[in-house]
Amino acid sequence: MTGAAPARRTRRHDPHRRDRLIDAALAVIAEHGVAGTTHREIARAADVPLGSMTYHFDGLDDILAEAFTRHTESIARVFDERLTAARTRDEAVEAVVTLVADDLLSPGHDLILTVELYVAAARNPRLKAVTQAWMQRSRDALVRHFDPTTAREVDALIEGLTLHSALSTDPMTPAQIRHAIERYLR
Amino acid sequence: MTGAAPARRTRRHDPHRRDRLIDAALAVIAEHGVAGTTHREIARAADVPLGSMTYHFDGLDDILAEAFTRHTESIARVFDERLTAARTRDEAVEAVVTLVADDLLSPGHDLILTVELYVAAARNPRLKAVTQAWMQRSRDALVRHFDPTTAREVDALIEGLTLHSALSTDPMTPAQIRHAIERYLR
DNA sequence: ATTACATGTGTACGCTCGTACGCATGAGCA
DNA sequence: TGCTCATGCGTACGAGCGTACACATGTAAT
Repeated sequence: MTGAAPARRTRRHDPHRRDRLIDAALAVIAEHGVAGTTHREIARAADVPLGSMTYHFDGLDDILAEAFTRHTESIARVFDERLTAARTRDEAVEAVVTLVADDLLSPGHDLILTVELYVAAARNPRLKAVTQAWMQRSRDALVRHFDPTTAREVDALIEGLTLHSALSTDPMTPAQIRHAIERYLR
Repeated sequence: MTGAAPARRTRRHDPHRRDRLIDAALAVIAEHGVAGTTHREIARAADVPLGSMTYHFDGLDDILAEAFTRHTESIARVFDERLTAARTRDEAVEAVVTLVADDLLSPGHDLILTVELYVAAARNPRLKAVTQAWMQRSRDALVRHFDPTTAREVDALIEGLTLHSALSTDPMTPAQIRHAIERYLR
């Protein structure tokens, strides 16, 4: 006896299960942190039996790597597109401001995921690679409009502004973000 | 039988044990992360029996809070002193540069502890209070020499610079740090 | 010297975890 | 139709965890 019969679903044939599991993993990380992310928690979030985790992934590290890869790539893509579209330096500055103030700090965007990635990457080589690929990509995008030194510095500034806002009870307003970036770039 | 007799120390009467445990906790956090920090790991690091943890602390949260409080206060103290000693704005800029380039980024300084604190604080109210007290204190120190907007912005910049350096395989040099800060403040 | 109590120590309990693995099942192909 | 195997499912196992708690011991007050 395993307890009350668990609502016998007959959910065979679930083609995008792997994808759904990766999304569920991101949701769990955002809610409970990497430390609170377990096979069981992800399975519960995706409404899938525990045994399914072993089948689709090689282990927890595997899931984390796939989840964070998806997360960073979706950010990097937007970053790339906006900066590629910019034609002048002023447009590039505007693109950066918009990205940070409107996208990274928008309520729907789970800023905490980024910090979680950083910490996890400190001790997980695979996640470190994910982090670095991402940093490289955003710096490459910046270098198209700014000299390498400026690109690196503004990259760090963006990091600090978002992190600061993510953790403060009194987050910076979009106007303050704009002021800080423009002060640096104009 | 518990296994090989564990080197019968007679270590009774250990007056600063609590202090040593807090230091050991910081060492364990730096090495294994908050997620890998357990009573047993700290006890091992301090060479103390497991039972001692229960006696000296109310739980793991209690230890973490005390450890991070010690960590942030030791940084804040230096920050305060240096900025209080500065008499002119130029001296204040110099103090900030030195703090970041020489202290925060020095090899002995465990930068990763800061990031660990941030992540842990996101889900632990007590640690959130520790983080905010620290941020407030460093901003107060900056406000003695810079206007509030500048103080807040440079605070974020420092955050980004140190974080960036902590995670990159190609960390910024002290000269690059100096360049970034001076560009912003002069 | 006796006592009281703060401190130190060892161990046990119940829990959750990652992972392995045997069995079930149904989709796609011959 | 019948076969086959990728996929799905349930459960079990051993390990490590936080915590509680009974007992030991040394200090300091009387």
